[in-house]
Amino acid sequence: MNEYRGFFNICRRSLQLENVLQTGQAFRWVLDSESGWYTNTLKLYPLTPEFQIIRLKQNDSKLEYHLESSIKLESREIHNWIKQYFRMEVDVEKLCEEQWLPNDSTFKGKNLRGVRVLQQEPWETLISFICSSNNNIPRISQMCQKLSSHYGNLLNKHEFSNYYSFPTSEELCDRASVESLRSLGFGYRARYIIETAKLLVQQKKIVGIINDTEYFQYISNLYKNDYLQIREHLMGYSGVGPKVADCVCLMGFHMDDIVPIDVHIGRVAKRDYKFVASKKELAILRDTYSTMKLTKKKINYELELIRLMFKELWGPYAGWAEGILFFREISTPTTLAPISKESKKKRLFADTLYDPKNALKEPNRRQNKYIKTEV
DNA sequence: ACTAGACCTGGCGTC
DNA sequence: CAAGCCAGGTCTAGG
Repeated sequence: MNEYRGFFNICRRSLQLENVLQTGQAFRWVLDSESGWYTNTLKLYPLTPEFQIIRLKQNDSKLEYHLESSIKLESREIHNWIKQYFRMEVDVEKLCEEQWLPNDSTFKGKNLRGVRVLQQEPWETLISFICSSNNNIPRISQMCQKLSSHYGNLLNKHEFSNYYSFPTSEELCDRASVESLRSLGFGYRARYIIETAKLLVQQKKIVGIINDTEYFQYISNLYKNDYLQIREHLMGYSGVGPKVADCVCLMGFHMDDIVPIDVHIGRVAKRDYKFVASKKELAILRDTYSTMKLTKKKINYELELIRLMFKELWGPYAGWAEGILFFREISTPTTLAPISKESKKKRLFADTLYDPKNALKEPNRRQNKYIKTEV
């Protein structure tokens, strides 16, 4: 095992780990509340095709990292990889000030809470968000952990926990089945996952690519990074509709201007932005998508117009703006996968620490919102 | 083309 | 105490 350590000078205004790692972007980060370290296994592509064990911890001025690697790597390359994972080149505060605030007063005086959009591996992102449908974050996290621990490869054993890679499409095809996934509690998503893995294996074979990450890179190049065509391709997988496809585009293909539209942001559009779909715009959209088989079949034109409105309003980093609004909209204490009662308690405390409003929130707020929307 | 329901599961507030 | 609702959706069958 090779070990690497390093750090970034970064403050919590720019990056707040709990608000990035635990809020429904990535699902396999595990916090050890005793030490404050987050641990995960990640594929440091293109440095290596193998998964490595990564740990992160931050204080008010620094982000520390620790990498446990099966192979020798360059410290500088690891450093840059992490920098890229967090998209540290993006200045969110400046974006807010210069791009969002002038057009959208809801960002006035807003605490950005160190929310960022991660750049993630497309295959794992795809499967993770297939799991997300009609589901909650704790269970999605649990499912992603199960995929790793049951179908991934053991990377290393530690005192209390083992670390596994996230399974490749081949590994899922070989080791998993609809029945085994169902018995692990995946519900109806079991079929989606198996069908998606099978299709991907097939597709890779056709173009002679073995690595999942490389295949999606190939797709991105093939379509010259064209969003509509890549989304169309993604919606060819079972269990992938517009929302999941957009999440993969935003986080897996780092298309920063893509705003995934879910129930929350749809509600925000109507309630706070007085969104109404016009017949004319709907007609134009139908015409635009008339030649795209899957898009035509799976898209909801009203939600698509909402997506376009936000893209127009927020510009090239619209997806980031959405991430911040989304965080605020749901900001209920979130939990990560598994862990002990005690660590859960501490995490809840940590969440409320940075948003005092949470403590004041009345239980039926969500219902009231729905009612408001109807008026 | 478009709209209801169904769909696995586990946790939670309400009756 | 148990039936019911909800959770970052998608799929399918019908009018």
